[in-house]
Amino acid sequence: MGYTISQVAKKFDLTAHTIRYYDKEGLLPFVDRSKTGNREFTDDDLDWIKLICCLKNTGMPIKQIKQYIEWCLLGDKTLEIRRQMFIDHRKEVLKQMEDLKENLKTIDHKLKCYAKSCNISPNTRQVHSL
Amino acid sequence: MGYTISQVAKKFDLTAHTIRYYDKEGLLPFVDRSKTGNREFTDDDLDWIKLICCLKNTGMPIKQIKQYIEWCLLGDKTLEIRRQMFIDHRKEVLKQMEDLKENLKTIDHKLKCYAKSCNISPNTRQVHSL
DNA sequence: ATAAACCTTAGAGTCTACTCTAAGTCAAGC
DNA sequence: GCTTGACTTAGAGTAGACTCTAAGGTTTAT
Repeated sequence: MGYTISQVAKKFDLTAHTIRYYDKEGLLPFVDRSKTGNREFTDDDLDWIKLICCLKNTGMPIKQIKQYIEWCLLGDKTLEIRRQMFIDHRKEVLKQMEDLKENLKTIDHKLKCYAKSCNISPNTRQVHSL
Repeated sequence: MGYTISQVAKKFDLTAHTIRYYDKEGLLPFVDRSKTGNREFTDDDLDWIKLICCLKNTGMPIKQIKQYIEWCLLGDKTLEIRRQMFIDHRKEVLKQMEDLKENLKTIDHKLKCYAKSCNISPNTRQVHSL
């Protein structure tokens, strides 16, 4: 059977427009069509889209994801370079997590300040700088 | 004394262009000028810019950061709403961290697959799907 | 058989966040 | 006094990722 574009869209919280855009950009060369020309997604296709969303949501540009898909199409001779891509990308994800942690500290510090400012009686409130 | 725009740019890994853009967008209403019209940044200004970068780097749009700066300019009567903004934004940062963790799992799984594919002898390599 | 609800395409438009250009001012060093 | 290298502005241009429109095809329900 398979899934229609809007079923897939719903599943991944995308729009059908976005999926067609990804297809146009070369991210979905594996998706087959029905006799009438409609895209028909298989469960395997969903796995591919899940991976594409993972890469996209961790900041990889569409062009680089496309590059990866192209490497996949070239078969085993690109295994090593694909693996290296994931090693590199993993590093970037770890960096993002570190950065988020640092920024969370700043936000928590700010929240402490606001907790103070908001709890003391109005007439003794400090004037916030800026 | 204070800092020039390019000194600040270097400090925050931005360009002078970007800082002027932020100023134009209303993010830096507090920055003073020298007699000749050049921006002169104080240490307090750097703290503000650090916070702005924190918000920006955790995905807050420029417009919302501008809104926050405007609330700051309005003084104590906006303390509660500003605090609420940080509470809401903190939640979003935690969500981002959760999402990153999930995506890291997917990447690590993929890396395991590639470790296998890349280590077995060439003539027995599985053909990767797609 | 006709309307509703899907799907298709090419291509134009939008939004965000820069990024750059052109033309000009000012201060310091040779 | 003139060049170099800061800085200034307004405004145009760009990149990335959608987002939408127009025109049309197919399937299903009444």
